[in-house]
Amino acid sequence: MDKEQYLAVYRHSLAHVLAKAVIEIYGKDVQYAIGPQIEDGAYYDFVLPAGKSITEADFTAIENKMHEILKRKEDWTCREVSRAEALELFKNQKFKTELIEDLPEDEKITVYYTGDDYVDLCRGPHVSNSQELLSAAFKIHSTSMAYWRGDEKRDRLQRVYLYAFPSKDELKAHLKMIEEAKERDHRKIGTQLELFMFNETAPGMPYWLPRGWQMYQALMKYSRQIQRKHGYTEIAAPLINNKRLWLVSGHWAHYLNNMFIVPGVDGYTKADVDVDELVADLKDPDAETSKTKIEAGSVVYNRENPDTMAAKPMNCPNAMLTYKRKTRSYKELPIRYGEYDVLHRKEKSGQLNGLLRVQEFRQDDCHTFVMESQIKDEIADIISIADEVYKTFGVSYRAELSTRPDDFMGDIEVWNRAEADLREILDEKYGKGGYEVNEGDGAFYGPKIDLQIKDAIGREWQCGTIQLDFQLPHNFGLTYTAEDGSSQMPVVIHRAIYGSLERFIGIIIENFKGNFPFWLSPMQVGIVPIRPEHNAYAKKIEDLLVDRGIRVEADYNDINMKTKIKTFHNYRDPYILVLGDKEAAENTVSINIRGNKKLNDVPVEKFLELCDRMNKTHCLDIIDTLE
RNA sequence: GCCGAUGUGGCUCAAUUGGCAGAGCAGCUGAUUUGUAAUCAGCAGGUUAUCGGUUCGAGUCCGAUCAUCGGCUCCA
Repeated sequence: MDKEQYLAVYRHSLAHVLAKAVIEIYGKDVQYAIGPQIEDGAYYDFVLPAGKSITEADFTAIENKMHEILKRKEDWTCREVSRAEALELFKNQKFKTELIEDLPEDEKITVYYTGDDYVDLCRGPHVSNSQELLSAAFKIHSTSMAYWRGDEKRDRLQRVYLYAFPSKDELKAHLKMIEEAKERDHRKIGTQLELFMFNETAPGMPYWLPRGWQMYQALMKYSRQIQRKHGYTEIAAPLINNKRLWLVSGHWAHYLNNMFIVPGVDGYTKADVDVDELVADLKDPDAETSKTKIEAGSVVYNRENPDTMAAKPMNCPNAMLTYKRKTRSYKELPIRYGEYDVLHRKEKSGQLNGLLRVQEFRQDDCHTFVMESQIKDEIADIISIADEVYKTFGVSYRAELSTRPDDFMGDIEVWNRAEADLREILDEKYGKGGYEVNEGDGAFYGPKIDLQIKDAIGREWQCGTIQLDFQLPHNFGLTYTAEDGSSQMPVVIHRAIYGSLERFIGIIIENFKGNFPFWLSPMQVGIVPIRPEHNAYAKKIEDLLVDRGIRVEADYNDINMKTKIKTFHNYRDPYILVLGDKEAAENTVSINIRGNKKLNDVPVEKFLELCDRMNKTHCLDIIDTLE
């Protein structure tokens, strides 16, 4: 048995012990669902007796019970049973019963006994005696709610998570790793480096502070540079549109719950009125009613009013209008519109997570209008952009193709050809099998390729996405005149490389642990004059840097130079220049390079060249060579 | 939305069983004039997220709301 199998077996076995412990504590009425092993341990899903739930305060009791169970050194026995026997055995367990009923006719059914009072439906394998688990180290660390079979319409279960490792040392190492991960949490670093903040009047909508906004703009600048080279032009469009647009695009029907609505004015109340009367007038069955008095003359809003507007959750509809403004020729295609407008998507509460899940964000979004015959080349070009961009951040990525779902829209022949094109490109690029295929997982409007990037500590994030769209051109009646004079419908390609700027920045903050490459650093150079009499020389250097577009800050206060160095150091500025008599006399700078290296007496010109070069090459490090 | 938890100066955290809300850093003032990661002294800063309740008395107990965190689900 290799290490991985060994881990799987004993983690899975510990999940059984967890279930047994929970049943012993909370009684036989506990419904136990499933308990698989996971990356760092295991979990088990339960429905506890009415009114009971497991909280943090109960963790120790459950752990102790598990230890107690292990010390009984019970035998684990596997038994093959008939379907009827299995159903009898689990007749009071609704989830187990459902699992048994769903098993194929010819499937062998096995159950595992731990001692003679706990039995679980299970394929195994397991340990043969609890004794084998005695040296295992485990710790219950959290609970969560989970839906039975991941379906939000079905039973709600309480999931109990366990870290589990073969030895105390490995568990300890894992806990330490988790502590360290907290150190690179983008929310913590974001506060320390003063990159962004939130306010509870705008949940999930980041405020970009001066330092963070510098970095944000550096990312946009880089993105614009690349897109310019690949033939994109940039547009900007309204952030809110009348709901007529969203009716045409389909968002009003399919995306309304995620949209921020600006309801139209439906009139003014003529007399004092109670809210519930008013609601009855507006025929809105979902509205909450109360006896709040509305005074005569108050404005009445109603989202059914034709003047209703909605903040855009996506850029596409406006891009469609931009295309449609005049007749188009096949000679113009592909047309590539990039846009970085602010998007709003309303999320259900409990879904927000720092910068990684927000309600207001920008995408490096592009919509490309192509003829069907151009799809392949265009996608290949987009992938080459992704390659270039991700390489710049030192992250690797993985592609996933999602194909036609059952409820697809449009011509099946077009789908087939498009999917064949995508597979061909992916085969060429990553080799056959070098990417994942999620059959039937595409959007109803077209197949898509998602790009998952992998960060410094191995976590994967979906950032880039390339989606074909046969639906929106249809909804908006887009056409172009083909070579033969006929009117044809273009295909739209939606694509983003960063995905959302906000999420991407969250990821790179954690990836770089706040120590950004030079070109990306919020502030790139900090200047420390040793004494006030050096301020003039420092100012001269600062101006030179500003002229070159280097992001520079200087501290001219009459305070200890050590304090100034410390401040810039804490901001992780890549270069801190210390300037005194010597530098001023020789027209040089002394550089503290982040990471405690020092370069003294560098001629100013050389230093400026270094900064320019680092910016231009988007070098991952903060220094290359300085001859 | 759901399960569990959290919310105390700008930041990081204290505050015994309910009994005068404190400290460090940051900030301000003054002294010090310094060549590479914390000079010294003083001052100021809080309706303990919000609203309501229990109590002689609430940061602490109860309820509601909001926000945040760990997850589930969904997503970029």
